Amino acid sequence: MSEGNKSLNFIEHIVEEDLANGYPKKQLRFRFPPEPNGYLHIGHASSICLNFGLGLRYNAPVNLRFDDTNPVKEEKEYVDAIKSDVEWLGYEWDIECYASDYFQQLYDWAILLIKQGKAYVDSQTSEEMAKQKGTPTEPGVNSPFRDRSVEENLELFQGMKQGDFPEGSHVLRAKIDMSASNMLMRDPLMYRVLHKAHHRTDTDWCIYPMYDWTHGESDYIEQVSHSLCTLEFASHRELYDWFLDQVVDPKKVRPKQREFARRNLSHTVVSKRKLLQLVENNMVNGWDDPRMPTISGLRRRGYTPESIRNFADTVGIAKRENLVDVSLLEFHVREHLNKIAPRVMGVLNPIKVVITNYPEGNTEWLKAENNPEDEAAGSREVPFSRELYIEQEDFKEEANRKFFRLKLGGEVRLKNAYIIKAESCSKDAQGNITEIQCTYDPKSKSGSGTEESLRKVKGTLHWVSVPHALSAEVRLYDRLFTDESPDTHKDKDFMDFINPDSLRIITGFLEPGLKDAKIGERFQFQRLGYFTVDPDSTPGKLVFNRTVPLRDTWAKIQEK
RNA sequence: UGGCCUAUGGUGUAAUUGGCAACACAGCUGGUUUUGGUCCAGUCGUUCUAGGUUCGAGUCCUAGUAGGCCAACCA
Repeated sequence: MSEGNKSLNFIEHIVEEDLANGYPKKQLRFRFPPEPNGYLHIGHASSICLNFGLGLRYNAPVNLRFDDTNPVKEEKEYVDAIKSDVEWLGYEWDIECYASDYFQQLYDWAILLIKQGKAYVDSQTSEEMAKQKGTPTEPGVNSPFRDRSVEENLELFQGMKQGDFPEGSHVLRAKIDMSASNMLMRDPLMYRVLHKAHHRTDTDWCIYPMYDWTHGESDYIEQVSHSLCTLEFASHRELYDWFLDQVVDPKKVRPKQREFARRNLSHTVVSKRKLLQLVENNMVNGWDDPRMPTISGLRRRGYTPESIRNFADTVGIAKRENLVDVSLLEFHVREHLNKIAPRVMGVLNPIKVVITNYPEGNTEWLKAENNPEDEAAGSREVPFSRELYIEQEDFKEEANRKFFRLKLGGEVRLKNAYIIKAESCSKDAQGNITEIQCTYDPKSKSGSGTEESLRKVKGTLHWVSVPHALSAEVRLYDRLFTDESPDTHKDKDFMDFINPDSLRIITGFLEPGLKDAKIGERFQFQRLGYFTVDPDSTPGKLVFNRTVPLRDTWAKIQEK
């Protein structure tokens, strides 16, 4: 992880300031608090990197806490997925915690508040309470149940807990101030009745605590020093502090909530609710579809944990609205894969080349470097024969000097092999080119050291021997949305911007050595991009996902 | 109509806390290259507006403008 003398973000400045003011470094503790109601996405990765990065920087523990107070939406499946995502990103949490572990303590504290006259049972409908709540510009009015006796409150609250009342009949509210300018302080709900089984406490509880009552107290129970959350919780801070005030022991650590802006990524949505919508409407094939900005989707797409961490690190953290361009994410995955991915040859859009002066039936095994960025990666052998596939885009009958590829009468180097010259081509009835006839220079073999082999020819093409080619399914992914910020249009739904061509499935022809490729292995298909073996692969049929194409300056030249 | 938050190149973040506005990405030029990749060199371009304090303001003050958040028995 990159630390050292890098400049600090504003959260680190806050910690540094606390330390400078005498805050004991030993008391530093952070937490990552996901709700297990969906899969983690790239935005969570930023939060994970922030919290665990702080833990690493200050050698402080970081808890993984599941904020599981709503059994209606939460499931164990999500808990397991979240744990494996955090681990995959390369982080180790100190304690695995659950807000549900604190239900009894929270309940006991609630009794205390009732006894102190700071909480009461309200027996109105949610509509009635909403009406009394007022608006941001008008104060609310007190509930008619606000002044129930402590005894009555205690009895009702116990009844709620035991399941004596139906859902919606009663709630427990904190007695604060119905005219507060902060709407959250207008007697916020602490508990609601819910006759639902919880993934951990089963049917033990018929009441469940609300977020505001739970979160700060959980931080306090765990003795978290700095509780970091996103900007929309800024106005919750006042309530966070009020709830803490009711229970805090001055001898213990008092957690401090601070807020940062969530990261938005261009050409996608970063919201569990919207991602769930994509899954449920079958716009993608599940949470780990490689087009999804989820951690599991990026993993399946071929991203490395390092690349995601580096991305989070360079993007940084601040308090203003933002829209990070995906090209930055793509830069980081290319940067890492360039160093570690073995190079191979694969043709995705084939056209046949026949080398007319090459002996029929002959096969030569040619040496090919595995990674020019890493000498230790060694080399392998690839078969060469009379009939080859090259990319259709790499041949034109006629072209100008800017086209460094194969054209009639022109020469080109076949990577790791020979220099060939295009002599003629055949076409079908529609005029489509079906085959290119070439001749090769037998003395130009790569690495042979001959004068001919050292000749400079402008273009180098990748290729695959037709009789040896391994065919595989190749999934080409593009951005999921055509708009850079699909969910910020007032008049349009984000679903209107779905890219209809976000997935193209083709058959590719690969060098035969790839037949033993394992799921999750990553390769650079030379001149094309980075690809990884998808879990859908079977022993007889490989499936490759394109992680990201190589930078393509030729495409830019062509645009002009 | 109220409260809170934010404003620095196209994008994202810095600025020793009042002292020459920098880093990365993207863009553009060139060089190297058996990947039009990588790598190398260069280049473009920034403090929302108006006042004020100060020898000096991105930073402090005032006013304005723009954007975001806040009225779920969600988190």
